[in-house]
Amino acid sequence: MATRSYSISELAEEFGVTTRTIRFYEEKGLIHPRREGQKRLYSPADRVRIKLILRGKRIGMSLQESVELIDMYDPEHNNRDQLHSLIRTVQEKRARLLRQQQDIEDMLAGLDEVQALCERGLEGKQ
Amino acid sequence: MATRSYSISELAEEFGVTTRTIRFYEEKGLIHPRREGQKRLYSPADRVRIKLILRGKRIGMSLQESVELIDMYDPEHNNRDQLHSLIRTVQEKRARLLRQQQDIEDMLAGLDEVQALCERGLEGKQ
DNA sequence: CTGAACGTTTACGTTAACGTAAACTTGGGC
DNA sequence: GCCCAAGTTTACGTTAACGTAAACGTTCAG
Repeated sequence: MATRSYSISELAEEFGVTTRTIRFYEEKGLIHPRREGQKRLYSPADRVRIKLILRGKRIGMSLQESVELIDMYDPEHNNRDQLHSLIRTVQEKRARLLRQQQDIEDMLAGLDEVQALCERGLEGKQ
Repeated sequence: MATRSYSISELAEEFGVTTRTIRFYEEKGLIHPRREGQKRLYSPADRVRIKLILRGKRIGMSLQESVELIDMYDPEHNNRDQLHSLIRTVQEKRARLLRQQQDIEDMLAGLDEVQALCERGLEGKQ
């Protein structure tokens, strides 16, 4: 199974970003595509990394934050202290996500309210 | 019931931001506190507005976006066209929030996974 | 009356996350 | 052989959201 690879414009189109954006991420050390000649070639792993970075962006994370979270997956954590510290980091991230979840629920409730008001307004005017 | 009012530093402390931030929001037209002499006095309504702006920030909204959402509540929408357009806006906002909700759930699942791996790692080392 | 705490305006500085433009190379189609 | 599409590097520009500093006013306790 020949592991597929992607060109930069291919990924840019898939994710709805510009090639500049993808090169910028590399410039910042977030991804490391290999080269064929001087052209960049992206592995499926690279692709997933970009996808996760963009997911982070959607909920307001900085690029650094996203990468920090992504890198929690790979086992660079050997000893006990590192594992404990990683667990603490997990707790913190989780706490923030839970708060965001609450914020979103509140906003959705607000939107329901607004929509109800709109529909009442329309009824009255017909 | 004498409607309470707040000083700028009072609100800054409550929300964990600087006074500069609050003045900046005014500069951008997001809030309009009244004055007593030349000092700013914030009403409970002003306070809520700030609170909602900061809530928006937490989930990655821009200041303009937050204000747009907040202003959907006040009934500046008179005629049928405006009400319809407002409903469409509500749908869009909702769609985005639902997507963010999904993103957060995925991340939380990821964190669970990482934590499980950590705990396994610790067991093995004890 | 004096100084510390709190407020004000004005203005320039900073960081993240790209946008934009110029100038160049490279592989394939006719 | 030539052109075009897609890629490259280099470098300066831009926007949002404040930070930071200077210079000044006001009030109140000692």
